[in-house]
Amino acid sequence: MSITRSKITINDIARLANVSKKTVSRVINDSPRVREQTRKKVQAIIAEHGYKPHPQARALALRRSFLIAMIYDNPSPQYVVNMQRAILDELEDTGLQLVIRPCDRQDADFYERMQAFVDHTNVSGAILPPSVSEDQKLVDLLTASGCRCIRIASVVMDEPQNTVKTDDSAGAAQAARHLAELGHRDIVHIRGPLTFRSSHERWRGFSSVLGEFGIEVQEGSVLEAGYTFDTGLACATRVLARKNRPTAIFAGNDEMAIGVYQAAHNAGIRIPEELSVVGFDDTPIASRVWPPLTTVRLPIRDMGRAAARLLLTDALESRVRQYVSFRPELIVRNSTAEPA
Amino acid sequence: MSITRSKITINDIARLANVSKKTVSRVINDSPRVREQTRKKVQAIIAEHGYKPHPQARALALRRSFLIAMIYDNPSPQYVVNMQRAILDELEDTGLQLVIRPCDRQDADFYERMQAFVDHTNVSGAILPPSVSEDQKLVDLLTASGCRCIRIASVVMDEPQNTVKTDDSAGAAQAARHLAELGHRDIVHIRGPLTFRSSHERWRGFSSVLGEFGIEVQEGSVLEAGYTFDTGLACATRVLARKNRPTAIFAGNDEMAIGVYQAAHNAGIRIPEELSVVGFDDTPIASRVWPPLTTVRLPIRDMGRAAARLLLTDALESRVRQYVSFRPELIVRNSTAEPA
DNA sequence: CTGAAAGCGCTTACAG
DNA sequence: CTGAAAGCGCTTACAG
Repeated sequence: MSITRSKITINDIARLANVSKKTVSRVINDSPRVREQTRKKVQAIIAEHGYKPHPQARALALRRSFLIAMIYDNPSPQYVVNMQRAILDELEDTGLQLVIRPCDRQDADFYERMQAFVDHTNVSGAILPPSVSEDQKLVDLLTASGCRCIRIASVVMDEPQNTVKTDDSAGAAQAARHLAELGHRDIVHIRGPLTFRSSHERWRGFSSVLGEFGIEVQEGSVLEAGYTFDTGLACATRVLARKNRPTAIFAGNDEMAIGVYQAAHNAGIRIPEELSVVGFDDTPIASRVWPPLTTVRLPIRDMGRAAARLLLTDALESRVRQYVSFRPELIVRNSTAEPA
Repeated sequence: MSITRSKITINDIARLANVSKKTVSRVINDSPRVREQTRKKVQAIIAEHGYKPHPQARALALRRSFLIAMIYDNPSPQYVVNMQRAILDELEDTGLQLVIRPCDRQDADFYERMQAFVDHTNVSGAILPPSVSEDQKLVDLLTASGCRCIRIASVVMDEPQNTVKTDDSAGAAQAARHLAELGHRDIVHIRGPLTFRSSHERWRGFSSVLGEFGIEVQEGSVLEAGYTFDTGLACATRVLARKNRPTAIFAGNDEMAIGVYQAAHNAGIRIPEELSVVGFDDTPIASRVWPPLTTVRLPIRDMGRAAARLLLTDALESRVRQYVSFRPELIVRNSTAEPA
């Protein structure tokens, strides 16, 4: 049982239609310079034989791969899947395909791997969520290989046509205001890794509002974790074991917030009666745990779609003068209450 | 600022090395028919100029795209991400890239879209988890386009070299035995959609063990849901409102089990004291909710790696005579206990 | 509006 | 061990 895949080519169509292959090419590419009658005839033959242009041959001749990449090191699966879906939604019917490339910036040969990736794929564009979006050397490397980069980030590091901005600081500020207005004064923040800009932005917005309320941040009230469940759990376990434990914890993302839940359960501390918890991201788990988690919503799907849309608009022709920006929104659920 | 990407080609290397392009090609492809001295010289020039063969040109000449696809309609994000990572781990350093294609079998133009996908990508292989793996028409369509399909499924529908099998029935049987041995007699099963074979397999394994214990399944004790949180929540809400509510619920997957948790919380029913819950999959959320969920573990990553490995071994040369099969394992946590 | 020639960057027979 | 020719399936100038 051998694979006889005698794929039909542009030459076959040309012969059958009694035209040159160039004319077939014009029909395929919707060139206006074809007589209507000729076009009809060619289209009929194409349809009859189910002819499809060979993608790699087109790519070679056009010097475009029709491939775009999503390169990411975001540790949250939900974030990743949502963004993938959003990008693919926007790419639908464009003929562009999505190649994914998870990575780890800690790898010794990180840049070599990324270089090998562009070399092997020839992707013409890439969408980079945090924290890879903040890696200037990576973006330079990709750009030098002819890959247009769209960065999704909480800080501006590029021109408007290559940037989707999120105002993480403002989101964290809302979380702080919410807790402060409930009456909390003893608040701990479990932040993400220092290698993520969002970790700084969130802390910045949070602490500035606490300042407005005259709340001074205690020594040891800001802990660095890894944006993961396990690190959130570990930090919260330590914090909740203190004799003067806080009345509220603001976690840098939902994954860590769920780790806080676990630690609270382990210590027999009730949420929100004895401990208020706020997360960040509004991933699905936020509304699935009990009590449902108060969190800051980042519109991941909208951000992904916006990024893909930027990629679809030619960088040179682009009229984009203003930054596409997304402002997070506080979603109040049942994990926060007045302190006991 | 124009993009001057004067990429160096095989011709440049040939000229610089004073050899024919064919010789360069031989060096690139590790052909033994090159004098050691020549090879060294060519390799030096290649390294010096950072030359990388153009992927689409190679693909065209070799009639291979070096692209493989993961096509899926699995609604669980965690399953999807785990499988993607597993496949990519196995593909590392092979030069193959992963193109992802989520889909929905309910779409009116499902097959047209899938056909367009292969036509546009020319993927040489695809990995299909459930339920797309059970779609014979899809597999036929892909195969006809020269795409080798590896199916991950709970029922055998293809030859060993194209199949990764999971024994869902045995997994569900363990769950049933666990509940029965704890003393439960009034058990409800919330199953997945009828369009998923796993839904049937899990029910089959579960009910057969209940039979062994002489437990007869009540009318209305098997509910069909959609493998999602929301449908699990809806079903459980109805079940828990009955005047003779069950003492245990076996959900067809973790997502639905978490929906059961939510329904129990809403109704003020304590887990496991008043209700035992068992899931299926052991996705991360299973160990993150409270109480940690008793569930059946499917080794998703191992399955993904096995599927990728099958794809890497040539179908014709393959010595695979036996089915690669994974047996699930019951993970007992804290969501199950003796009935009150 | 249409076509013959040359080219995209690589590889596969075929020679030698 | 090495190379000149032809080919993979498409498109871009250039003519007419």
